[in-house]
Formats: sequence, structure tokens, C-alpha cells
Amino acid sequence: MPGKQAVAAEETANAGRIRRGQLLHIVESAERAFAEAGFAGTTMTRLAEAAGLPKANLHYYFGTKEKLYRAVLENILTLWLDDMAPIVPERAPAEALGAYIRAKMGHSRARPHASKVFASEILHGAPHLRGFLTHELRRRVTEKTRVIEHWIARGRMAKVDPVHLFFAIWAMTQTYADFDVQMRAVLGCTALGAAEYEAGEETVLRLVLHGCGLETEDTNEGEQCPCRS
Amino acid sequence: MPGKQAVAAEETANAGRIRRGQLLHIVESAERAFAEAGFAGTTMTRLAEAAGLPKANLHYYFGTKEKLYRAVLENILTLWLDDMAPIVPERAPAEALGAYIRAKMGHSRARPHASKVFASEILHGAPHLRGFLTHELRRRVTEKTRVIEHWIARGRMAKVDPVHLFFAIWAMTQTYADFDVQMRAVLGCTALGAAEYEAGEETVLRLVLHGCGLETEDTNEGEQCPCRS
DNA sequence: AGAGAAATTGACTGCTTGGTCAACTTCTTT
DNA sequence: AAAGAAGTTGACCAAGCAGTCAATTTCTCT
Repeated sequence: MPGKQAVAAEETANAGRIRRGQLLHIVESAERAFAEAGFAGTTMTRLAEAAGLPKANLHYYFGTKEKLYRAVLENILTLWLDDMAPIVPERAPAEALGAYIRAKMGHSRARPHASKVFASEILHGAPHLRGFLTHELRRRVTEKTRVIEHWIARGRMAKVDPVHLFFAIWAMTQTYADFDVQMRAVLGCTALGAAEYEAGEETVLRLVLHGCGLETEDTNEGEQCPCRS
Repeated sequence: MPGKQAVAAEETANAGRIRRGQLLHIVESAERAFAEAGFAGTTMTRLAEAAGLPKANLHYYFGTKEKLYRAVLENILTLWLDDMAPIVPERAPAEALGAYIRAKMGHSRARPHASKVFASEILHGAPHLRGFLTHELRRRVTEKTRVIEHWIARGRMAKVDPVHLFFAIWAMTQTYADFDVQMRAVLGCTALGAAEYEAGEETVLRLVLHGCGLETEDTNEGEQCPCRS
């Protein structure tokens, strides 16, 4: 029996081994390709080149370009929601918002292609993400909004519109992935390095924390910031 | 002679009257169409429909889809730079930055399609805007950066990285045009109205002004904010 | 009014696109 | 080892694409 079980387990572990590997490989290379040109601007031939496979092989696994694109999007969405985890009522507002901003900036740096695919999708009307936006995201934002309202009610941070605060944080953090070309042009550098990301993170932290009437960690030269209007 | 001049003037005013009108009409309707689907996602047939003209007529005026797209982009770029006009050393930082933010928010509301076309272009590597970014925009940012450094040196505002401050302002203001679909989904409304734009503007003003150690206008319940770390 | 320039447009074309398919190879299981 | 399942692939196709063109109408100026 144990032998048979082991064999069965080995079977299931083996079954679809190649499949799983190829699915992941194709989705990952497609993320990069879609980020460069968007859904409409990316051809199946280009996606095949990016994966180093013949076009027909991609169709074997995903059927259509649209289904491959959806797979790429879905791979990205989890990241999006998980970043919000630090925002819980028990934590101090400055600490929670700081952790959130750091997580978002980290993702902008580590997964710029994911951010670009997401941005391009929303920019063009989010035809493949309506459900995610109006259900999963909306629910999560409502939930986290209540945490912020709780902090405000307790006088732990300034009175700021929580939803617009999220819009601001999303915009400021994602811009480091989405608009990197513009930043590189303005800064006159060929790539955004650690220095630029650190300066960006510091700026975003400063604007958000001071805007919420909270002190920044790197400038605690004494007492708490009294901006509580 | 004066008669001949008048006639000549009338001639030049008349010559190309239809041309000018059609060029403008096509560029304006194309802006909307390109905003919806990006350069690659917008077909000449779609652009023709948007303008209410046959496809061949668009080719008569612009030659190629790419030239029409460039015309749309160039129409947008002037807006971009002109918004920065309020930022001059003579003005008070809070007033100047406030005016800049209001101008940018105003454009996001009045010309959302322009913002989306610009965003889509940069998102996909800015193949048609390299020159603008590395020359005109870079020069302008460097110039305005000096104004902010001047304010900081005089102790008129907190020490904030001026370039990243611009990145933050661009991101927060343009997101109201570019990501409106996401906002509408999260807010559960069908269109962003005056209320949403006012709440957004207030939030952006708050974050930027408090982040720069400047008081907000709507909350001057006494003295200046002492955040000057 | 008339002649030449400017503008309009339906019909067309060569090419690229997403997607199919049948022949083939490689794995997995017994 | 053998057979069936899973994976691979070059050749192919219909549809849609940007762009052309010649015939026609409308405009402008004298």
C-alpha cells in the first residue's frame, strides 16, 4: 500500500511536469513582451520569439492570444492585493503605511513588467479586468479604507480621504515602473538604480507620512510632527 | 497697395481654410480614439469612423497612421510644458506648487484623452517621444528644479529631492485621467465628477504641501506647519 | 462663368495577423 | 518493449490591416 501510494504520488507529481514548466515559462516571457507593446501591439510571433518556441506551441498551451494575456494578468493580480496586507488596525499608521509603500516600491523595482501590463490594461479601459476591479479590488479597498478611518477617528493620523490616499500611493509607487523611460530621460541615466529607487521611496514616504500628519522614520530628530490639521 | 495687401491677407486666410479645419477635426477625434486603444490597437478604419470621414481622406491629409499619431502627440506636448509656468522663484513655494498642481489636475479633467495618449506612449517605451523627453522636458525640469533648490536653500520649504517631487506630482495628478476606470470601479460610480476631482485635488495638495513643509491653504487655522526636517 | 487647384471617395492591393492542422517526436506507464 | 498520451512543429489559411489610386466633386480665384 505505501508503495502504491508513493507511486501514485510520483505519478501526479510527474503528470503535467512538462506542462507546468512550459506554462510558467511562456507566461513569464509573455509578461515582458506584453509590457513592451501592450496587448494589441504584441504579435503571437513576437510572443513565440520571446519564449524561444514556435508559435503553434503557444497555441497548443493557451489556445488564443487573449487567453495567454489573461493568464499573464491573473498571475499579476495576486501581487497587487497581497501588498495591502500590512494595513491592519493593530499596527501604528506610520509603520503600516510605510510598510505598504515599501512593498509597492519593491514590486515596481522587482516586477516592472507586471506593473506595465497592468497599467496598459487599465489605461485602455480594462476590458479584461472589470470583474477584478469592481469586486476583489473594490472589496479590499473598502476594507482597508475602514482601517484608515479607524486611525483617523482615534486621532492617530490626520483627516485624509482614505480612498484618494490609496490612489495617490498607487500612482506614486507604480510610476517608478510604468514611466521609467521618462524618468531615465529626465535624470539622464540609462537605468534606474538603487540610488534612484531609494530617493523615490524616501520622497513618497515623506509626502504620504507628512500628508497624514505622521513623522517620517528617517527624520525623527525629536518629537512627532504636529501637522494634524 | 493696401487693397492688394488686404486681398492677399484674405487669400492666405482663405487658402487652406478647409484644410486647417479638417486637420484639427481629425487630430481631435484621433486623440480620443488613440486614448482608447493606443497606437497599435487603433486601426485606420476606427480613426476614420471617429472622424466621420472615409479612410482615404485621412490618408490624404496625414499620409500615414504614424504621421497622424505624431500630430496628435505634438498637439499634447505643449500643454505638458506650459503647466510648469507658475513655478518661478519670485512666488511663494506653496502658492507656486499649488497653482501647478491645480493646473495639472485641471488638464487631467479637461483633457483626459491627451493624458492617456501620452501615458500609453511612455508606457511602451516612448518610441515617438525620445527627443522630447531627453531635450525639451529634461531642460524644463532642470530649470524648475533649480527654482525648488533655491527655495530650499532659502529655507522656504523642506529639503525634498526636487526631481522626485516632480515625479510624484505628475503621477498623482495624471492618475486621475489615466486610471479613471480603476477609480470609478473602486468608488462605484459611472463617472468622475466635480466631487471626486475636488477630493483628489485636496489630497494631492495636502500630500505635496505638507511633504514640503508648507501649510495648506484650506487648513490655515493659525500658524505655519513646522515640519521642516 | 470657367479653369485649375484642392478635396473627396469607392475600389483595390500586398502583406501581416491570429489561428488551424496533420504529421511527427518524445515522454509515461504498464 | 510496446502502446497510448502528451508535446512539438512547419506549412497553411481566411480575415483584417495600412496604404494606393484614379475618377469625381467641390472650392477658389480671376
